[in-house]
Amino acid sequence: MNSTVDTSASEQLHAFRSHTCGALRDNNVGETVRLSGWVHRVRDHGGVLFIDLRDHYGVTQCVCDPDSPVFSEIEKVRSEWVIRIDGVVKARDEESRNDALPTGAVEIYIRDMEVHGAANELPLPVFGEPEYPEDIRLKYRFLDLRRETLHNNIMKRAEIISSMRRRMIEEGFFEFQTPILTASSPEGARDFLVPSRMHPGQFYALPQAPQQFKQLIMMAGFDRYFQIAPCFRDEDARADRSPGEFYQLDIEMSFVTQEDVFQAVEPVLRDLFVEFADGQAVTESFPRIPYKTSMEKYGNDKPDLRNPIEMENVTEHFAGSGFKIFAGMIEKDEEVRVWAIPAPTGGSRAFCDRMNSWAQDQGQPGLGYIFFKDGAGSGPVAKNIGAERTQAIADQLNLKDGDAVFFVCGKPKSFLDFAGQARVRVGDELGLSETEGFKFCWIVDFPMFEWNEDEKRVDFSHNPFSMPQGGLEALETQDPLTINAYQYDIVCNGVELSSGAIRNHKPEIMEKAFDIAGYDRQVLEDKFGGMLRALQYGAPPHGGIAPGVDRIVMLLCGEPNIREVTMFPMNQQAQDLLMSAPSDVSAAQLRELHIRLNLPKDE
RNA sequence: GGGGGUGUAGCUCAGUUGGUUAGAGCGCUGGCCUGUCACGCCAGAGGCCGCGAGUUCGAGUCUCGUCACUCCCGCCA
Repeated sequence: MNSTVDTSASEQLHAFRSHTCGALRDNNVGETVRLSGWVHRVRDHGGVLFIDLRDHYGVTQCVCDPDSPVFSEIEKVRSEWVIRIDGVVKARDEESRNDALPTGAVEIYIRDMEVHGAANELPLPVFGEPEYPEDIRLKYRFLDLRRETLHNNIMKRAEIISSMRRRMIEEGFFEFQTPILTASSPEGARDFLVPSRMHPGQFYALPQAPQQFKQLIMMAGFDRYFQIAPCFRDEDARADRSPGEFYQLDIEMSFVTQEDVFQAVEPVLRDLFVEFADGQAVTESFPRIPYKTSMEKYGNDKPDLRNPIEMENVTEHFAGSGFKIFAGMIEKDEEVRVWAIPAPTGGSRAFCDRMNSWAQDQGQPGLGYIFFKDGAGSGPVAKNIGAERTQAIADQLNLKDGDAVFFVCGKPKSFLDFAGQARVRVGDELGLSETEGFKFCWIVDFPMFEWNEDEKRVDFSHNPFSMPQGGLEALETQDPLTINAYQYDIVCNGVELSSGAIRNHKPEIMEKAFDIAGYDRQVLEDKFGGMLRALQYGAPPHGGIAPGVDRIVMLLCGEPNIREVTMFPMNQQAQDLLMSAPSDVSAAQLRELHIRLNLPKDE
């Protein structure tokens, strides 16, 4: 395989490469070089043959003609073989330059070659990256990862994480590791369990997040903690949620108010996005939107602010009006509201009817509307409520000829979801929503408790460790359902990026809060004994947040699916098709753990 | 656990009201080709039409069941 030609220069070269496949330029012309890489593409013209050789750094065109001592060997080379070539760098003439390639000014005349690793026929082509079924991509992930788009996504992910880490350290944060094997926690998601060999019948759990550890780190007298933390939850997947595991930029600080957390985190995220947004606009100063306001204006607690539409309460214009359906509902129940979804530029019957039939497809009775033309409101709703009320609605929402407005009526809780979807649809259909850029906001003042309708009791609405606004006094004197927590989210383009809180650091507040949620002292001690103990020996006021790394990378890569920004993801059934996980284990392994399988019987 | 979508060559897809021998492009194999960079030209291989039952003279096509993948709901403090 090795030829003896041209050895004087070749012998001084590194065993595998003198340059990477992305390195050579005009100024290397005349040099004898050695490259190793994957055969990206072969173009065989019989007499002359081109090989695009690829590595992590780029692609270089290599040429072989019949004068080359290794011509007959090069002819046998196929896609994705790993080979080494030696040759002389030559300038390409004007017509044959390839400006699309950084190395496109030169090419290498192959004088010697060696096969490092041949490849079987590919189950998944790399070149051209045609669409391929996901199970094949996952089974041959090492090939999939060679493809340019995915390779670039993973590199961008690495750069984003590296930038995050640098920014956190520059802000005076310290990176601490927390355990992977820990205790099962009673709240929240299902735990992944790991049997203990030394303690038969007992189990570790993988952390759903380092939540309790990061608080304990603050109680232990450290400050300004962060970690790119792996988190494990045994819950079903979504497109934007991998099954099993994901990463958070986990942050916690001592002696801070909510405002201090915002001041620390906002510039990190904003500047990170500016760095990787390729010139797209990023919110300079994140607006703060109370949870309640967000629900009323946008129908959810993670609004996409690229959509300019804000809903409004227009109940008064329908109460006692001639539009009997709404008027009757309002009269019967004081909780009933009518919300308006303004649709600037949507003022045509065709559009309004389209929205109405979409609503019916969604299982709604319909979607009432008024559209404005010739200085007046049109449509059945306008007819029924009369010109005066129609004008009042137009005035409130600042609507003019050519615009429309849609109405939903009922108890807000029951139509929130639908109203939010309608808002999104109106914005998209009318082209009112921006499609570029990153619009951030803080959602603040989440309720501390919520009513659990199934079990007819008060429950924690978010995080049992959060500090209620008003402290112990609020817990003792207020209706629990009116108490807000120092609990906040960061939302970007409709994606919930992170969730955080000022924590409760007083044991008596913790006891009272759990009491309200119906847990007695014994439960508290059993489940959160370590935390409760730590609170009793001098706990500092503290708080933090945990932005989701995978979702940040998805946004910055413009990918709708988390598997496109994860090196070795599992499929939606939580299987790793490359490594074959989960898998059976041997009887000996089970015996050692004192575990006997009791599998479900089917068929 | 539930709902929607998809399933035809290795891949992407076409396949008429049910009707003869199921097609195309890409990929693969072989041949030709001295300037390509999505190279080109010729030929070839490659099909349990996801699987199973049913209706029918006849099923890729219709019905039922089932499996796989995917998206969503539940779930994710």
